[in-house]
Amino acid sequence: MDSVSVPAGSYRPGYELVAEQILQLIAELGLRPGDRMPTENELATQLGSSRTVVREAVKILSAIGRVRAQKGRGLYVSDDDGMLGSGRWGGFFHPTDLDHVYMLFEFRRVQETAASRLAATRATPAELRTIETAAETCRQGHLTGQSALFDRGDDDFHLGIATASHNSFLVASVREARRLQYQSAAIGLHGTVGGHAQEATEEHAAIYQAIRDGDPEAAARATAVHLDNTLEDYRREIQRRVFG
Amino acid sequence: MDSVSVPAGSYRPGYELVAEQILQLIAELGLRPGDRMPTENELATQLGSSRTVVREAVKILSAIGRVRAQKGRGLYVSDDDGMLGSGRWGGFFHPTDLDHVYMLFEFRRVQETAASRLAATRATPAELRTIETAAETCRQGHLTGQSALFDRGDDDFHLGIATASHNSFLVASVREARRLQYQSAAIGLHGTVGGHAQEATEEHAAIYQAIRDGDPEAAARATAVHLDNTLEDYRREIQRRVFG
DNA sequence: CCTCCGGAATGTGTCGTACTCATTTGAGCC
DNA sequence: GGCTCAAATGAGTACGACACATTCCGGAGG
Repeated sequence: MDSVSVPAGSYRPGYELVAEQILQLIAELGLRPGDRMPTENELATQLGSSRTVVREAVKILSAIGRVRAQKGRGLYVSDDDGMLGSGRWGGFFHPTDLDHVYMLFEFRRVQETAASRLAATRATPAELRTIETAAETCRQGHLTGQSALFDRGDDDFHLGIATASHNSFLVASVREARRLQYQSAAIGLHGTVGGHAQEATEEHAAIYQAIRDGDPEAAARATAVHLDNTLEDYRREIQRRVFG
Repeated sequence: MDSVSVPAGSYRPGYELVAEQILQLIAELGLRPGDRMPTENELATQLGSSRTVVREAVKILSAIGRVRAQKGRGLYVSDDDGMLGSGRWGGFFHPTDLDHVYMLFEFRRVQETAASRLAATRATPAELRTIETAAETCRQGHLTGQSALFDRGDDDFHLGIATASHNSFLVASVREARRLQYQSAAIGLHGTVGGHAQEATEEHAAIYQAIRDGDPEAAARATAVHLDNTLEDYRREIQRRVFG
């Protein structure tokens, strides 16, 4: 009995249980990212709890990027991405806040120029092929006007480079940054909105060639240019929405 | 292409603002992991909000591992011990695996050189003071042989620079990288183990001066040198443990 | 003096209610 | 058809009350 210890933490708050039950419910209902979920009141009655507890559970789920709440509309299932789990910055990023967008792209610039630099000296032939086909997918998406295809290729391209850097931490941060950018996509801001898709495919090609040629600095420069142009595209789009 | 009218999301719920304010408050009060924080009611009155909103903000902060709530006791700044497995990269990082340590330092090098570069052009006088006093704390810890004091100063120094970069994403990734390094500390590997403490204080001074002088490249170079030396220190210590 | 016990004090967890404010819907009008 | 505006829906905020866990403290008993 001296001192203590264990028994202290043997308690589990209800909002945690409810959070798990909500995830379970999403799975049972077969809800997919973007789908609408039951309202707070419905969840409260169905799970035999109060709305207060449900709300706190939802806050947890939204903080880790599984649920999205919109005032006046409802609750929505968000990207699952159970991989490295869960948005550490999810709650604070607002895609229409220009300061936040600048900040995010500044962050991406740091992560991805570093990743490209490393990839140029470390990429294996298989990884080079992955990057190349991703760029090709992107190009096809642009040519055929399928923005979904473009987005998928873009995703594979940037994550492929990160993977080729052979640094898991960089992969995780690149992935996280992209996940945050998807929040923008959720409100209608796509990377392909402007006329940037054409330039983007060219820039992708330039980045790929620099990496394939094993030129770290050229790869970093090309990546920086690409991200700067993408940011400029975003900036125009947001301003158009706010003032246009 | 129409629909999606404008600023569909140009609204910011209060609990997010409060969550940020709480983080800011923690920083201002100089609270360290494990320290007790103000109660929910105190936070509510101090931040001019209601307990409801404060509670939801706390749920977010606890979900991302910054705050821990214990029933009947109070709120605590998280020491992350309950999250070793749930942290984003916690699962696969092994502090004694040299490859992983290299990888982590490579990551830190990317994050912190970028942070120093930005801090050199953005740091406010107050932030410069924070960095300077942290470096001084570090030096005192070295001179008096108090390694705990050194570690605390080191922590404040690097996080202070990240904060001065004015990019929350960089702050988060620097913090995350340090958290992982603490896992090394947990098994007995401290940054101060070798004779590196002496050099470290000098390197800190060099970094600080470069930032204060507003020289981004010098700041980045000094930071890179510092991290490389720290890594070397780690490398020696690990080898000593494995083979010694 | 020390230990043990029990109640008071503190503080998070849960519940209910009543609002506000953003968004959507739909009925009625032009 | 397209427009306006009011009702309905649903998350966000606030307040008050109580349940439950933990800690603090003083008094009874040895």
